[in-house]
Amino acid sequence: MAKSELWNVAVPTPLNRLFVYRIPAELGEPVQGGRVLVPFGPRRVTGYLIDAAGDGENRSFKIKKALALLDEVPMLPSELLKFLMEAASYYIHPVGEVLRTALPPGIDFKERGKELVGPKIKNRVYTVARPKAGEAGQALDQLLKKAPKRASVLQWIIDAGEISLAELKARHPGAGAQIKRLADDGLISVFERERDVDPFVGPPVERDLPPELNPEQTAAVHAIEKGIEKSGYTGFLLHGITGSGKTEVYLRAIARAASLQRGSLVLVPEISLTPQLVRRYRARFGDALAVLHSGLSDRERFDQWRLLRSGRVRVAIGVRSAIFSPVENLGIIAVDEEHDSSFKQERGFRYNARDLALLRAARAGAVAVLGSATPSLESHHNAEIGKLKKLVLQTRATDQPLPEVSIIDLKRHQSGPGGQSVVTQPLYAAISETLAREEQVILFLNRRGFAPALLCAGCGELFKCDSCAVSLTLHSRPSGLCCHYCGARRPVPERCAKCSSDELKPVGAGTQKAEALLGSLFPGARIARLDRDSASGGKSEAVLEKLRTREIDILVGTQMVTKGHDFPFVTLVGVLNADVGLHMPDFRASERTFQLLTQVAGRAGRSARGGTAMIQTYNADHPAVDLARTHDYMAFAKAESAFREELGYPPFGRLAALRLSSKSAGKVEAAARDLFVSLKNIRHKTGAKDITMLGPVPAPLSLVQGRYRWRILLRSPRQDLIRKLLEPALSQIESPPSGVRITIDIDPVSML
DNA sequence: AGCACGCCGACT
DNA sequence: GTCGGCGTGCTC
Repeated sequence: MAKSELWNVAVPTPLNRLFVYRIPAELGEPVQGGRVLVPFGPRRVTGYLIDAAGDGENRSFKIKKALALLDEVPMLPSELLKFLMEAASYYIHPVGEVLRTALPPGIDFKERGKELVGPKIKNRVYTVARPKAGEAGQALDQLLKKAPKRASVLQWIIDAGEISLAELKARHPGAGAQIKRLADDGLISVFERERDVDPFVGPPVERDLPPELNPEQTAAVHAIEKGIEKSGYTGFLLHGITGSGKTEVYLRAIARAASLQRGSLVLVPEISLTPQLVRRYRARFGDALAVLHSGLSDRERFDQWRLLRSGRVRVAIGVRSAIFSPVENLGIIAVDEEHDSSFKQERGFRYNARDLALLRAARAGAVAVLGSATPSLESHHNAEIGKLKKLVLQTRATDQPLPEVSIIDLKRHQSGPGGQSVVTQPLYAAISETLAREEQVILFLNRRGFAPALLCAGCGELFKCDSCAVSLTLHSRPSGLCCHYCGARRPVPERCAKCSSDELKPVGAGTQKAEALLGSLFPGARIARLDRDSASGGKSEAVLEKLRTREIDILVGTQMVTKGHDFPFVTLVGVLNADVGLHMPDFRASERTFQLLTQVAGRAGRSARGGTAMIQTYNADHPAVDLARTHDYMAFAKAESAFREELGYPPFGRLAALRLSSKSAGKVEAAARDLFVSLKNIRHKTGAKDITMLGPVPAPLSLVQGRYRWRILLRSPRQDLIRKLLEPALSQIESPPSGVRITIDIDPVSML
């Protein structure tokens, strides 16, 4: 019997199952991982061919015919397809949506109204002419006498070896007829060719010579290279303090992989993917590098994707979605700053690219390297139990010492110069001295806007978002009240809606207030601010460049100032309020605070003369603050692990969040009650001791963007148990209680 | 998620 | 009289 005509197709829909279609022979040969246009309910969608479905079974539905096969060469090579299907299962997310997120946007058919619109982006093709080996040369002499014009066209084609028709016609006006004749006579061949991406992105970068490695780097590189050579999975945790030369370790390992004809992926946080970093990779790998960042247009993204898919380029550097790059025969996947939260995708298909890096490396038989100065507690734990091999870089590649960090206790320094409470006297003095030495200052305050809240002094009413139930942040320039959850904006009210008092008081301080205040405290200084509001549209690069070229004396900003490259003249870093993130309703709050404080303090440590950091805090004794002061990561990891265990938050294993959402609070509560009763029953039945229910945290019910949400968090090191617990929820996802939407996230970062 | 079908309020 | 509000149900 002929090959099965029935195929399982993944369709981009929240339904977590495959759909069976008939692929009529006249459509061509279906390939696994290829796209297929199928009728789906009342519309037509692009699906993905998974595998052949068994013939002849009794089915309760009628099988529809596919409309067209869209790929001869599968979009997803088999390793990538298998990895994505496993990722879908790991994150309990519909395969079709996972596959769609893994592919570059703009290549699918879209149905608009009744009309089917082709892909926005296609392979660029052009037509070329090429001389036929023997015939062309022989015919040329005769043609010269007989048909000089045709001969000269042929001469051009022979000289060029291959030339596009467009160019030929430009040189020989009206050459069309001659080309046709030459082709008819069999002297040349005319065919379509895929246009290569111009790989020369930006000015050419001069190749560098690999610098010498220090002994620690050498040991790390050797270990990773051995892992690549033995071909099979090894996971490494590269724990290297800031400035210890982790990037050079990746570069060497990638070069080794390339020498073995194996591909490489480097994932970096959004904010680290700067032109300087790309330049560093280009200096080593030239044009054999694809770059995938969020600033690319769909066209550019597709071009980079295709360079990788075709195998012409085997090394990719990019942000989280680069984990889906179609690189075959992977040798190494490196994740730099692995603790960074930008590796988490929190919309649609929720994933953590760092975790997927481990999964993909394991399945592809590649090496994974997670690098960080402050590894996530998960990775630290994995290193402790031997799942990751630990490589340590304790010495700085350059001889600069780590900055000295001092703590300023806000309990004892309630108000500073001018009576304000943002910059204390000791920090003020340090800034003055630094400016007097003509050096630079970075000030970190992890809170955008002018003031985090606006309060009515008449009745105590707090201005809150209508649809999110959180306090509105006061912004200046442009002024307004702004919800930092849903982004809603409204003008600053003149008076309180409740008591009509016009005495409205901004509470607390954000970066805008700090910036204004610094202007009055240091009138001679050049002050700039860097946060999400000031850095819209890629302006952050320009600001950081100004800092580098010393056109800025004081830079104040949110966590955007904690990253970026070296600023040799920044000798003072001040943390205006270390407690901002400490009391967030998130069990990772302390970990994040430690990471941010360590990072920002490290900003002061790249100068030849060493730098200092000052941390203003009410929580001087908190481990996240105290241990950041001594740069003692290991002590922090130990303290934090113990603390979480004490709280009943087992720090490791999978975290699952069940979200119920509806416009009606009553409906969510009712659905939650049903679900949680059965969850508890299942927990009881499984008798599992290693499952914890963490939530709901902080409140069972929260209002976000006009919808009520209920969240419950489960944690277990065992995937099977989590799955079992979630079973009733899974079955309800496809037929939820009316008006309620149920979703499952695995390991979310935000616990709102 | 989309999209259609279906059943009640304020409109040219 | 209908346009359209969003509740409900379905997708091989």
